[in-house]
Amino acid sequence: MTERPEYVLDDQIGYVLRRVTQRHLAIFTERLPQVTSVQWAVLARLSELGPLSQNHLGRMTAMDAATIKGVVDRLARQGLVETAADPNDKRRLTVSLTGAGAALFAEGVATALKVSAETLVPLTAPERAQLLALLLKLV
Amino acid sequence: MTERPEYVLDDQIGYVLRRVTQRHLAIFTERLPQVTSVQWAVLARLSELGPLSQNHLGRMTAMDAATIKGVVDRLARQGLVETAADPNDKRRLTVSLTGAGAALFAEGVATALKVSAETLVPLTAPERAQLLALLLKLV
DNA sequence: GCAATCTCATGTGCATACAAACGATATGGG
DNA sequence: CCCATATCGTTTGTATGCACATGAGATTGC
Repeated sequence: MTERPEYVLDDQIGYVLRRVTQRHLAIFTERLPQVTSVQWAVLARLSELGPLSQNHLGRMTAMDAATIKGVVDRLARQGLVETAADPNDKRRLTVSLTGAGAALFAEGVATALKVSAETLVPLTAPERAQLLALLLKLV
Repeated sequence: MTERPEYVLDDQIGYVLRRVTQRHLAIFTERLPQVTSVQWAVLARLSELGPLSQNHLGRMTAMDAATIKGVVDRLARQGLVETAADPNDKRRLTVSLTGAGAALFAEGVATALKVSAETLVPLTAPERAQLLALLLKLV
């Protein structure tokens, strides 16, 4: 007498993650329309760590080699990053922030923090901390 | 004396959501390679609600009109759903599960539930419930 | 010192995602 | 009845995101 398993889509973690991400990205796009959230992550990492090889930058921002290439290309087209050959390793392409990229990041930090806050606004402060802690266990 | 705001990318909700989603999708793809997680959501909704117009189906699965069209096209190409003109409203395209689609959903439900469980495996049972509850407040 | 192996960047193909514009069709108000 | 408005499906353009393949270059083991 096996019960047929009930599948409630709205309670599946994957579906919920997708919808929460959609809401977050809508907030991000409205508040920081100059760059995408992925591009912003790249600017943040370069600002934090300085110049990195393209693949390393991808690993530090959770993107595979194909994805980070496109993101860097689009950031370079906007003049926010620049690339240079690595003299020590001819395979490597070093990516660094331009002045414009550094300036955009500096100006945008407060707004980006507001984006995170606005995403979490339905939660109380302890709930926000708890959510972050739980999500970080799932990475 | 304004403190420069500290921006820790790894603690931003958007970045964490993206990484958790990546891990979840990797698990999904490994366990249910026949369809994508988005396609699975469509099968689940059609199984739950029966035939729906394409745009309505999109709204019920959190996809805009352009996105749901592509998903339905690819599911139809695999013979998992079929489309038919609505006699009452010539604008509408009714999407329904085929026998193969219904069968795939029925066979896959247990696996899909395992995907959700495996995604949440680093958490205890109360933590899982709490995470879901918190995320649902953010939709 | 050199061959097997690895890494890096690149390219292609496929699958979401969303904005914007479009033509066809419904519908409601006057 | 007719017009303004809304909805539906479609297309195009841009941006992730991953799998897979490839060629150039680095590294390691023996």
